Amino acid sequence: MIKPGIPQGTRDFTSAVVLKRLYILNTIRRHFEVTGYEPLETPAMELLETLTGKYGDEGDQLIFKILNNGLSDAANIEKAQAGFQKILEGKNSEDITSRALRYDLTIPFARYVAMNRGTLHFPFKRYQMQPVWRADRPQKGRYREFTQCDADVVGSNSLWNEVELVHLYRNTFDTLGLKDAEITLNNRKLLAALALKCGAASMLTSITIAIDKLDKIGIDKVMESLKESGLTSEQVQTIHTYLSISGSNREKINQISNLLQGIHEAEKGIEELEFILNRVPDHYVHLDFKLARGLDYYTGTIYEVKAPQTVKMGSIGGGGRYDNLTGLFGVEGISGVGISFGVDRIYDVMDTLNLFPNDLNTNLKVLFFNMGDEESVHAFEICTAVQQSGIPSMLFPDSVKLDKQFKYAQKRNIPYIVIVGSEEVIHKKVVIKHLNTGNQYTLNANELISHLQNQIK
RNA sequence: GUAGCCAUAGCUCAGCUGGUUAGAGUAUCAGAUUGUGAUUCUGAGGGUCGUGGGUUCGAGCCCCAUUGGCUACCCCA
Repeated sequence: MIKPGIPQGTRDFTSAVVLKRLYILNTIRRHFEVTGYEPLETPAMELLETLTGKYGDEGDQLIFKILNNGLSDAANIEKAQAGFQKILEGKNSEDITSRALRYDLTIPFARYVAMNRGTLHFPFKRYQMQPVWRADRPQKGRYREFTQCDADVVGSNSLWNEVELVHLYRNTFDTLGLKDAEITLNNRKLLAALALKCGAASMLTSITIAIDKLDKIGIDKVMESLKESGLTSEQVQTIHTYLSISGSNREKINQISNLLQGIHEAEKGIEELEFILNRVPDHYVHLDFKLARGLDYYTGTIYEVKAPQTVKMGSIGGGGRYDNLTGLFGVEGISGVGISFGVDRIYDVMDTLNLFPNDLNTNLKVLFFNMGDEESVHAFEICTAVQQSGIPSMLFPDSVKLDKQFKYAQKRNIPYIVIVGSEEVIHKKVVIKHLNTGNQYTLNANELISHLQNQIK
């Protein structure tokens, strides 16, 4: 016998949890579809080479790799040993792993677009809701298997796409009751311009990493670490000014324009942000020039959604524009922009804030008691008719004490039980009992469905 | 990858400075109750105390290792 268990960071979902998850998923799907996105699904695993190098060094470490089959075949042993040696040196080896679980939905989508560019109609708007896997250390709000819901548009440079995605985010979170979820906006071009202004375009990564830590370690330490990385005090001062930008969205735009004026890259970024700001209600988004986001491939607008501050959860969604993702797969010139919803974190946030509707927990509406083999023939027949009318119902499969059947109904939160016993069979009646109120009624068998329909609605 | 806390019945947890046969609540099963639940009463089953070593006359308790869970860092949804 083995001890039953599941891999670290994965979970079983009970029926009550699944129902709540479906509520989230269905809400998101509805908003995706009404906004013109069409569904796509891609395999759980991709070729390893499709994924590596797309998420930064940290990201590469977190990709779940799949061991090749047939490694022990005598014919492959030499290759396998050589391959394993490479693995020990920290490199990948096709001879050991050539496939991996998907890390997000964006790269598989880019791969799909590159593969099928001839058959797609651009702008191509797709949505995708599937699990992804990361070999991260599990902790609060962090799982090794979790579900993302992505909406992306490729083949269009228009900033109207960005505008639409802001509305999509806002509308979806509002529907879910997360009105306090904060949509934050920035543009990678501003970060690039800042690096340029500091005369250190090559420092872009270390600058963004440093300013990303502002909230955690404070301004002084950020300044310190920047000096250590070799920037002059004048350059550090520029970054200080950049980080000190505050006020309304409008005021922030003015300040950044002053700071970075004359730099083409910055003017472009500001123009893009203004395009969006002019077309969405002001309270929909917060500008935050500190927002960097880890994924390497973003080039323009970047989005991040923060959970309401009362819940310590951090980011529940993110996205951005990537100008040349398909270029990695040999297809140049297709720009895309997309956003992602983190279903599992949204679930955790909604659960702690008690935002799920109450009527999600019950699926089954009617339990037909099993009163014996003869009686069950009739009960099953009526039960089938009830099912066909669309009301979830079932016959208790075993002929056991009523006590037990009642307890089963109670455990599963079934609101109605129906008794078809010998008496009822003779008179073509049924007894229905409303467990919530304790009331019970004797009906003609053919009245049952309309009675239930009136009750349930 | 680094650090801290935790691990006892299906579940939630007690278990004293190390000391007989490890407890409770709840859940499960059976009975009081062969056509009417949630209450009550009675009884039963269920634990190699995460795993492996060590210290000790004696370990659930102390030490080491290991696995898993949670939390934080890194990073992220």
